[in-house]
Amino acid sequence: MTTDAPDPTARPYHHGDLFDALARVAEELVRETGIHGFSLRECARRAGVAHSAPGHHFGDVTGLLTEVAARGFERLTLRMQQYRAGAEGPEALERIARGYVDFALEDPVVFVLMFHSDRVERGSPRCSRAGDAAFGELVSAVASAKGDDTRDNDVLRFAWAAIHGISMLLVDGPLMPAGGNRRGGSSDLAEGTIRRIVHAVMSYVEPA
Amino acid sequence: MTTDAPDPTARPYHHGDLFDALARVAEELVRETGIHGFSLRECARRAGVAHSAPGHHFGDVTGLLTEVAARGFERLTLRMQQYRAGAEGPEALERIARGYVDFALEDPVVFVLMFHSDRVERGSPRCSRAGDAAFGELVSAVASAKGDDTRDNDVLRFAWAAIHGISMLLVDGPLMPAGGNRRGGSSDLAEGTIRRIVHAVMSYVEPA
DNA sequence: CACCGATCTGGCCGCTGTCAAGATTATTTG
DNA sequence: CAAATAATCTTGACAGCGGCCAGATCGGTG
Repeated sequence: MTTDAPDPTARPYHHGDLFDALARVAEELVRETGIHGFSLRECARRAGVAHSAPGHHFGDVTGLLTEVAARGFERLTLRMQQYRAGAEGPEALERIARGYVDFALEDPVVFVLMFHSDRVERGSPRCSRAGDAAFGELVSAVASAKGDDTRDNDVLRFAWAAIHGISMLLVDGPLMPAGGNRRGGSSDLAEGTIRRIVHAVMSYVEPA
Repeated sequence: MTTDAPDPTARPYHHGDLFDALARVAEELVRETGIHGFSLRECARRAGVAHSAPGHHFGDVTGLLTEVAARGFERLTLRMQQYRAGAEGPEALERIARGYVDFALEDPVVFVLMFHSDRVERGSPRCSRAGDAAFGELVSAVASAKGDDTRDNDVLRFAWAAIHGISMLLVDGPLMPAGGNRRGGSSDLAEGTIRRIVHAVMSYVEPA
């Protein structure tokens, strides 16, 4: 593969931007092999560098996967913003929820990695910052749906829990028995749940 | 460590019930080291057998962890039954939810393993049977809360999603920012959510 | 008693993550 | 411009891991 002619694609001794390259390769690799199947050495192989090169940039495997998770949170934030697209009121919450669920369904491995893998340091500044940003989108949408800015952590937790729960169950839970409908439209299963979430949040601010 | 005197605790060549012993050790080990830190060899070491012995009973590390997950579902089922203790109506659902959340908080690693680890074969008969049994408890409680036996998969999904979501977020999500209250009572954070779930399910059967 | 299948041991292979030392390049300093 | 320093990457080594195999040991059945 490595050309001997002075080819611009031939890697010089210094890669230039190996940090970013490794993060991208890792993201792709973790999608293919799953969290457990992930390997630092395979990652280095695909990036065309020595097996120990990643260590210098990320320390250990947890460091690299933490970067992947952080980028996942950033993509999730962006996705929710795009879905909302300036909407206000109940529709804002509905669209945010849909963005959340769709993200999980389209990138299930990274989604699980972000929230529930023991190979990610969620407390790291890099990761918690990105996570807080994503959470901020949800907070904003709930506030818009409620209509007032008083922050009620209970209703916030409820909304987040329901959205996160349906995402997780759709990603990993084919133990939805007797549910039956397993045809193409995957997010269809979440429709009813999303509507109920929005309804419940609304009924909170207008109790009757 | 191996005694040379004819000690009854000294393992004979045949262990007698190595399958069960390994499953127990694995459960304990996975709690200590996490899913990723788990090791077949360490497992065999603690059981006092050769490193390849587990392979004969479980085939594979996935096989062993699948057994651990299945036992987790059985314990979850039992826990929910005990919490419900024959209650009916909305209180049945409320208690089931509390049992679910408490189980997750008391055994977080096994809980995540059961639902969202790629080292568990959730489709295996052993595991899906145990999972279905646990799900059955939830179905029964929702039916009792609704008051009628018509099975509405939408409301079922909603209830499960919310319960599962709050459990997952409490287990792995210290990214509940500005929530603040992090004192002893852990399940306190779930109280409001559980109440809202029950309320939402109730308001479905009595829309006004 | 002899046999056979189930159970368990020990050794082997390739793979992994991490560490340390050396080679190469970029950058700053004199 | 040259020399010293820092950053980057390679090579080599080590222990631990999972999976596989041949062989030793044991329990039950003829």
